[in-house]
Amino acid sequence: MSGRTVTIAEVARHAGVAVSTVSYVLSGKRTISADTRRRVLDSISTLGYHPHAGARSLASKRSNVIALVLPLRAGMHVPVLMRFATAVVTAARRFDHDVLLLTADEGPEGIRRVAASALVDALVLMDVELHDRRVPLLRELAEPSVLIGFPAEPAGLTCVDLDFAAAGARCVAHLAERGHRRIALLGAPVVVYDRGTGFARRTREGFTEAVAAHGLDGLALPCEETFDEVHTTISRLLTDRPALSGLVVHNESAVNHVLGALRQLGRRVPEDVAVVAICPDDVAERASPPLTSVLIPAEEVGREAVRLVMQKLEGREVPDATLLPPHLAIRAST
Amino acid sequence: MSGRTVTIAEVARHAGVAVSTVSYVLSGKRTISADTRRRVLDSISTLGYHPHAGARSLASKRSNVIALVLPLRAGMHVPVLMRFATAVVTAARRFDHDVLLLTADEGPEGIRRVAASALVDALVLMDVELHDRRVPLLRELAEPSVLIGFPAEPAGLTCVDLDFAAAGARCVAHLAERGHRRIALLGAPVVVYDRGTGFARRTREGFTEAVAAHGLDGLALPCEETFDEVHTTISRLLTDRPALSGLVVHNESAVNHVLGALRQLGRRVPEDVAVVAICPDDVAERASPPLTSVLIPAEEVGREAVRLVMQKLEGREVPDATLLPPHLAIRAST
DNA sequence: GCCGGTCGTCGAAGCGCTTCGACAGTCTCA
DNA sequence: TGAGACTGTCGAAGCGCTTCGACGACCGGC
Repeated sequence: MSGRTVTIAEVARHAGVAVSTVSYVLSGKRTISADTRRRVLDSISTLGYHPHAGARSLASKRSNVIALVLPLRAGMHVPVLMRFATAVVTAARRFDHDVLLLTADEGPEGIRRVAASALVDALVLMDVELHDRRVPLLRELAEPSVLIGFPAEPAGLTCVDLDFAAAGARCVAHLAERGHRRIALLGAPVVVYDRGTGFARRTREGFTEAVAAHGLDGLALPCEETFDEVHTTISRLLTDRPALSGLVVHNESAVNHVLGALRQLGRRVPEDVAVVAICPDDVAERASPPLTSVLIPAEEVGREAVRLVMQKLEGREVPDATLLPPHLAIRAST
Repeated sequence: MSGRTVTIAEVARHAGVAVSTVSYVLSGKRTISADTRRRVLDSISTLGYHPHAGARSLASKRSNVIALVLPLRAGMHVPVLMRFATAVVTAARRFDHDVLLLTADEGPEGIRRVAASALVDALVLMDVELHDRRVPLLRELAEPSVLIGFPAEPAGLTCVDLDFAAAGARCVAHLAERGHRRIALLGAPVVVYDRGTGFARRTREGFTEAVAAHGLDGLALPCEETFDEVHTTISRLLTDRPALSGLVVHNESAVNHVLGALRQLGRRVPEDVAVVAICPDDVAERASPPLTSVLIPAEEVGREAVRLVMQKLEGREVPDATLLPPHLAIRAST
């Protein structure tokens, strides 16, 4: 079972066939008789053979590893990122690939390094900014890549994301259906907008357009993440616009603070103020009261990103943009 | 710059030396004259050479990749996990290694696969349980490994972690110094204790022993993570023991709910109830009021785990257990 | 009964790198 | 001044795998 590492030659000898036959059994690239295949597979499992990844990558020019590039920046909600990451790993395994984790601190050079050294076959990038330093590099790389999120110039790239504009609009429509006329959006911290992170802006645009389309009175504000700042923002908001009755919150870290602040200000949810959040389901469900929300379909996005990158690896054409439609889950807060 | 992949042979030709000379320049395993070294390095950078990872791993029996095994389980605080993960990646890069991300859903078999296929040289495992299914496997593996956390039987393994018992004790000592006599620990959700996760139990033990040592009246309770459950727990606690004046919270997700609940129950922090948390610094700083806390030194733990695993790779002896001492940061909540 | 095709298998040529032994050329010291 | 020890470099032998071309064996069709 254990001990020295088993090679394909030992498997071949044990099964009484040629090395190449074992290889073809494993890859399925040539027809092998059922009998031979069985003998080979038996030998593989009795010897506990695992192909040497390096040798395989050298000979086949495929490492069966994809890179997951995950910058960790201020204001990003880490659990959501993590769910993307695990979804990518799980999906990649389904295609018989492993995942190499790259962070930002090496800079774009790290991406070039793993690509040029054939450590990875393809790349999935998360948390893409509008003017992302990594994007120009991707264009000159031979390895296929997929972005989770949209940069300012997505032409020629493959991008996947939740349709945040539609999500923002969906929240507005829901509040409008419930009869709310004056509403507000509490978004990401200022720094996130300033950085030009796409999803924050797109939600705001969707919100603003939908507000106009429904003839509502709507205001979009950034929102910091400490309780005190949230409290200040909300109490000012309620003072300035006493008739405000609906809130869209697109900031996972602030969601609970928003509810706490409303509680402290004596506003009941949903009787006085209805709240819709754009956040992961577990955050929405754990809140008090549970929040009506559009979830960020992290698993779905991660899976889709991997599916696309695998298609590109096979040389197939894929759409430039994939926008996943938002789903609204109605709970107690509206 | 770009285009077809550059090989060591092309570098050698360009620099007018033998392939092996280039290799020795890169590895430093034989002395090379300053002049030759410079010529070779020049050629490398003008040609944009990056060694082929697969070829290197095949020839040298080292992939320069370590696995980070990161099960994602209920009740774990994801941002903390993520900080471990990025610390591991950063530290690994410093040793010229990359990090392969493994999740739990493949089970222990995934560990065996990446080890047996020589995809990775070594393993770092996070979020270790007392009776972890992965541990027996590690013992039979040829590849060195380091655990972040402690299983029930750590003999023969290398483990690193914050000294949670000391952290629990430190919090108790701090409250005792401030004159509090009746205190309580709000810990992890029940499921985490049931699973036998080491750090939760060790904190509780440290708390309990310190309570006895200081002659205090102390109670340790598990703590769920929804606002309503936290509220229930706390209001019952305050009803049962009206003289309670100090709280240790070891549950990142519940920290803000605890403060919210105290606020709602009309207890001021720190005047009526002092609160010490064991949680990341950013959570403590963002709370209202900012919390006196023992932080989880994720970066330090991750870095130490990598350092240890690299030492083991070099065949050096390392200590079985590394416990990092807790540091208490005093803020407004006590 | 022979020819062209398929099927199943084999042997060998690399893939790009590391490392070992060899070997000129230099230096050191008796 | 020559033996011995270094230094700096080279050539070649693999590392374990994939893949290409080759080649019997067998098939059906005429």
